[in-house]
Amino acid sequence: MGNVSTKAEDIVSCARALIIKGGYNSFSYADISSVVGLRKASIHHHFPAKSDLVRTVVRQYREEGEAGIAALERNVPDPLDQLRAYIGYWEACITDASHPFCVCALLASEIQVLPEDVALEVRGHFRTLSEWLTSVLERGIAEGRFAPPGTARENAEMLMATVHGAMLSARAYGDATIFGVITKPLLDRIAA
Amino acid sequence: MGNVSTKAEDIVSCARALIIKGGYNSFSYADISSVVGLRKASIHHHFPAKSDLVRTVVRQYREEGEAGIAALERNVPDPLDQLRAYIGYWEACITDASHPFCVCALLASEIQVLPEDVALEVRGHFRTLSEWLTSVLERGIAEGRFAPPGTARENAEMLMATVHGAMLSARAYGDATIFGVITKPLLDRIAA
DNA sequence: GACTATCTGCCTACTAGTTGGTAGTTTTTC
DNA sequence: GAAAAACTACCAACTAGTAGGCAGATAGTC
Repeated sequence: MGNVSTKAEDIVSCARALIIKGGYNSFSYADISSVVGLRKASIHHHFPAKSDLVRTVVRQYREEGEAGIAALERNVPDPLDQLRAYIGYWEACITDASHPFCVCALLASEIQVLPEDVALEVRGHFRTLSEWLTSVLERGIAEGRFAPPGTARENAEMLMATVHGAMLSARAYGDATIFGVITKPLLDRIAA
Repeated sequence: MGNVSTKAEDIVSCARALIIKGGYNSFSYADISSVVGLRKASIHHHFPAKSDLVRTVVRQYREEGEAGIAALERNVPDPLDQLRAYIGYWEACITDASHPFCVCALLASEIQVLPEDVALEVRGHFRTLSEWLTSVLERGIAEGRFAPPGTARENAEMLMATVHGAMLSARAYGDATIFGVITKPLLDRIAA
């Protein structure tokens, strides 16, 4: 009870780590079984099909992300600081290698071979994130903090894409610092 | 002879299409077998291990890319036009869905679970592309055509990352037009 | 020209191991 | 004692990969 994690939670967090490592088709129930110390069949008891498990991973990931955004909205008044916090969050994750890729960004690259329910959740994440970034930019523009070329939405899409591309470059080069190199100038461009 | 493709070529181009669709672990020799009309064992005759096949796909992809760059260097004198051609190439590929993702960008997302020789080729592609973009930016700056904030290298890495991120967004949304929305303002930022 | 040898490309048939998933049973927990 | 959670023991399908054979083309040599 309380802070001791249940086996179902262990399965989900293990699956999340494995997805981040290599995507949907790179792991099996056997891999999870050997990590969490349960038989394959017991994992099927909690998540009958692989798509159930991955959908749960993505849904939980989205909930955590939306909770993080809500916390930012509560605690960080300045829109520029909100964007700094968003980028800084990922920079920290990549630097300490704790969580070095966005679950949904990885799954999006495989979206054509994903079960449909998983693909829908992944698409939903892109929409949610882009809508939040758009709203931050809109507010920043209204407050005179931002003066980017183009619309809020265009800048939000570009910001999100660049962050995803920077994750990819960090992974391809095997060099976390490239993430900061790429994302550092992003906000200068937007700020008034 | 000449333009009639060999079975080995068929295998490679089929594998390339399957990799673009969903990455290294999303396809099998059986999938290729059913497309090219050869038995699995015959595919193993041409490419003993899966890593041999994928390494060949990536190597060929890199050669084509470098040939394309060489052609640009020969035929397109203006560096801004060269960048326009690079981005326009991908916009066309994504719009007509012929080749809607960079082979190496997709494999890079899976790099942690890739055979090492394949991973090395993928990393090599990122280096080659970023070096070319850097050289284009350097020349544009020297010629007074570009006046970006930051160094040529920083801008090259950001350009590459944003193009990759734009591919990912197009795929996630299932909407090719987003690629253009994201990449259109990129060059305005760089141009003098 | 015939005879051999090698090579290429493909085949059938197989292997050992893995995949996601199921049936039925026992243990644990409230 | 019921329900939840775990287990053993399967399964069929699929995975990458191997062994060995065979037809046809090519090349060397007598």
